[in-house]
Amino acid sequence: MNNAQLAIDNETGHAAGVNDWLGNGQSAQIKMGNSFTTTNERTLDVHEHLFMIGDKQTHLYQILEGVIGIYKMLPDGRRQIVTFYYPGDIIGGGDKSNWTQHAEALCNAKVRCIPASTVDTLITTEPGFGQALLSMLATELEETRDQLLSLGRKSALEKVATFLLRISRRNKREGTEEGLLHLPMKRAEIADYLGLTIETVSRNITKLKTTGIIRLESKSLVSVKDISLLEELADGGC
Amino acid sequence: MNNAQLAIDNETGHAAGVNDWLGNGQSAQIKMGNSFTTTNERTLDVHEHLFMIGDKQTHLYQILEGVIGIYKMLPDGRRQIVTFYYPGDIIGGGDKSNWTQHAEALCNAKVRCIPASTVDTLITTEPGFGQALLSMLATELEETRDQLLSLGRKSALEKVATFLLRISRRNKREGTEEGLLHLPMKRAEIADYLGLTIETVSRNITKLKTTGIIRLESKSLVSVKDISLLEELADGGC
DNA sequence: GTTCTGAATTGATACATATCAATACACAGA
DNA sequence: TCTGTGTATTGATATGTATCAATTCAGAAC
Repeated sequence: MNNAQLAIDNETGHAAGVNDWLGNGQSAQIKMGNSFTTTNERTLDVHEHLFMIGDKQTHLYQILEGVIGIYKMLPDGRRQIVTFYYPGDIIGGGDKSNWTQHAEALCNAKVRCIPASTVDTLITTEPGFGQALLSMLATELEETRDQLLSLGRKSALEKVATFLLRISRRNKREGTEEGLLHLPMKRAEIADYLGLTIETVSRNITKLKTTGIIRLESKSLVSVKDISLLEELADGGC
Repeated sequence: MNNAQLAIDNETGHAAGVNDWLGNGQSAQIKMGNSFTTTNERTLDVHEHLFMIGDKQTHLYQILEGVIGIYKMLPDGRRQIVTFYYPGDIIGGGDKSNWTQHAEALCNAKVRCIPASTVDTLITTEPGFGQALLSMLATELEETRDQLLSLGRKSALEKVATFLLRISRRNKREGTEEGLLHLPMKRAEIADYLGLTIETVSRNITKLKTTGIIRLESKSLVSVKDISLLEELADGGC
């Protein structure tokens, strides 16, 4: 998760996240007080856009399957992917009325669409929901700042190591194998996320491979052989 | 501002920002319902730290004077400044319990300290305050994502142009001269913000100068001679 | 005024990553 | 199985920025 689970619910002691109100996608209904709102799902093919920059922000989206890439572009075509959203993550939640970047499915994906009006209602009627949103945004800001450190100050090898480590840590949080990393995106998308070229990403993956830190089970499946060496590289060689 | 002024107050039609509740620093009192909370000011010398990474987040800070730089570091000393906070800006507002970066005064500065407990109270008692915080964080996230685009995909010259343009636009918003830019920070700090070295920053400022786009009134005072050329450069040469 | 000191600028060179180009690979369709 | 096509890898070279080094500049202290 991206992640909305930091606001502590004082009564139960469990972490109250945005998903506690929005559900996990099993049900198409969201309970608000004693009324319900119905949500609908949307399926996206690879490369299909969920929204484009400037589009009206009519909904929040909860990722159910697949990965969505959020990106900005320069007029000459240079692209910077600012986030990858994974299942469980929520896109949106700020109060901007229009999207300020593009959102594209990097593989086949499914999202649940939650009307912005529902969110507005939840904020006023459900105590704690606004807090959970705040928490989610704070986490997202924090992760974006980490990415600034990568882009501004790390070498290509360190960037790639950091990227892999981030996936590993997500796996750990989600309870899946932290040493087996599935890369649902292409090298070009990793490059646009790390501020590198395809070739440099490829060369540095190869370097990690020949060093014995990782093994390439396939082009999109990496197994980590030495996680502490990977961490050392990611955190700046010291 | 950084900026908390996007939530629209439906009754007055004016932009409701966090500062509407926290005041502008003239008064040391914050009204909450019919009770008051007293805040205190803190003065910082150049290079003095407001907080360090890991410190307990006991307060929010409202910048009254000067500029505060927020930064992350790698163990070997490489530094990335993630934001500059200016007068009117609020530092904090997420719900993290500890600071995840360092905050240092880049020149003599003054801040107002607002206890975290006061913020918690305001969220529950003052309708709209939570929304304003949400709005502030969303704006901050958006600006950080713009910076990702700069760091990941722009050339040194474009980065410097973007940096200057950002100051110009802040001036415009604040109602001061958009063509006259005061740089309260040193070249080293600009470099650590843009992911460059001091020398590269200096060379590119010189380049903008010899091109006639800017004029250096002094080392820390820039006047913009051709703002549309500066914009063209900043947005990626097209 | 002179001297001192940190900061900024400028120059020469090194180096990391981009660019251009050529395979190699893997999977889909015939 | 073969062929076609998009993707990844690898190689050779170019280039932008970092690094190392030397002035220059501006303000503070005397």
